[in-house]
Amino acid sequence: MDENGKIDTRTAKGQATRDRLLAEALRLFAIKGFEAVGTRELAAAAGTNIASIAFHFGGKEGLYGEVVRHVAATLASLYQNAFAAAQAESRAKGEEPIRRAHRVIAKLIAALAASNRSRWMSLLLQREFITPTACFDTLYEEAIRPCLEEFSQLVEATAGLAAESLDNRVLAYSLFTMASAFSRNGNFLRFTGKTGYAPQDIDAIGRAVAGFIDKGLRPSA
Amino acid sequence: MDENGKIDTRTAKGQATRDRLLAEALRLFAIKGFEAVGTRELAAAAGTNIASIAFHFGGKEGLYGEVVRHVAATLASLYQNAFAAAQAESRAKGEEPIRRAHRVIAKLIAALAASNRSRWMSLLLQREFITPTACFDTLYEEAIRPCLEEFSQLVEATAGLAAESLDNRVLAYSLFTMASAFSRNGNFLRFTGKTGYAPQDIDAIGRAVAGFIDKGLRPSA
DNA sequence: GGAAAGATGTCAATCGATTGATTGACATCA
DNA sequence: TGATGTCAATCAATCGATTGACATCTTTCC
Repeated sequence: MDENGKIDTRTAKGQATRDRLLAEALRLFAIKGFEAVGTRELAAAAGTNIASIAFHFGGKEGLYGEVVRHVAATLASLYQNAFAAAQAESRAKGEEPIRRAHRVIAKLIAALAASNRSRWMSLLLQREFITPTACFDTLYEEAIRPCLEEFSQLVEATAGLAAESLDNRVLAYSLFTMASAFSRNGNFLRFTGKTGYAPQDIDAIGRAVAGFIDKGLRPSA
Repeated sequence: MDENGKIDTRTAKGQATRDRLLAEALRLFAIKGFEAVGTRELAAAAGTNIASIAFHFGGKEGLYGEVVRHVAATLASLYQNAFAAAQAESRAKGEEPIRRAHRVIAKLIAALAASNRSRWMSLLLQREFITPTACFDTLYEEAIRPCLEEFSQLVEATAGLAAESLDNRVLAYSLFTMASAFSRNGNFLRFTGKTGYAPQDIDAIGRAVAGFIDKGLRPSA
């Protein structure tokens, strides 16, 4: 689509190559990290030539930047949807706020483990947490911070801790961490001895974590 | 020290170079990752020549292997000490098992945030979680699994969930995740707006998380 | 006691391989 | 005919590894 909003059919093939590059770059960058992925590997995975990377994205860094922008936007809406849906369901059923936390955590865990794409996005995010690149600010301000602030509000509403307090932030950050932990590949599976997640496993994990925090967030008597 | 237990004073200088390489390699590999660190950078940081890496460790991979072995051994004893100390203190005071979980978490968070070295080790471990190398098995079997199993026992003793059950493993894994989350640099600090951890912050984080899981692990009425 | 021989460790220089980026020819379609 | 993409070929730069000279220290031997 050009600057006038018209679709240029000439670019259909180019757009397809661009999309394949983005999809494969997300997968490879998430699994191996920015430095460990070569341009030749990216091009081969996308079924094109290395020159395409420079043509469509200006180079390897430009491609990574586009991937991060896509991840930030997708995760931001994924988080937002989870909180909004939980709020709507909880309000419709007249539940107390603590049930909303229950719902949010279960939704996030399920959403992040649902598809390979979302798992890769979560993995890329974890990677940026550990090795921030120039793109980290985008990811943090656009996706992570809003999610943390939502958790912070949730902790305030349930545990009665002021949103700006350290105690509140510790719990909010812990919830975010727990929601992300199970989407990472391999490690929890190895601990359980399983070889993969079945749909009922995802449900069970969501319920277990939700039950855990449901009790953990209740204000002390 | 040779095979007879005698200290060879000739190797004192060589040993010092070896130690500096190991220390700097831990720091750099933890911060930037295996692929992103060059042999020239490693040698310069340790104040020696790149040939030293091949001489002492057989190459970059050999050096990384030694670093991982050191991290595995150190973290294993760090974990073990935390559980043992918590058990001893808890038994001496005649506390219920759930207080032991309280103590373990607080000790682990404090220990992992105590020094740069322990933070780097924790960071390297997180990195291996995301991008397992050939050394991951060492790290997992020697340090991570024993710690997870301890948590599993703790969850069984407190929440009454069988150690092999999925619910138990989910909670045990969550506890491990939470204990590690705050030792990672930068991200939680950014969320709180702080610029660094003060000793009282570490205490406060440990107490907050411990209080959270203290309630979360109690069996439902 | 002291020089030769051997082991240990460091160094600058260099190796082939691989990296990301670039080029100019060529294909496709408006 | 010009714009959009793709391709094989090639670029300089950097990678990890290696080499052989050299310094240092220990052991051996007379």
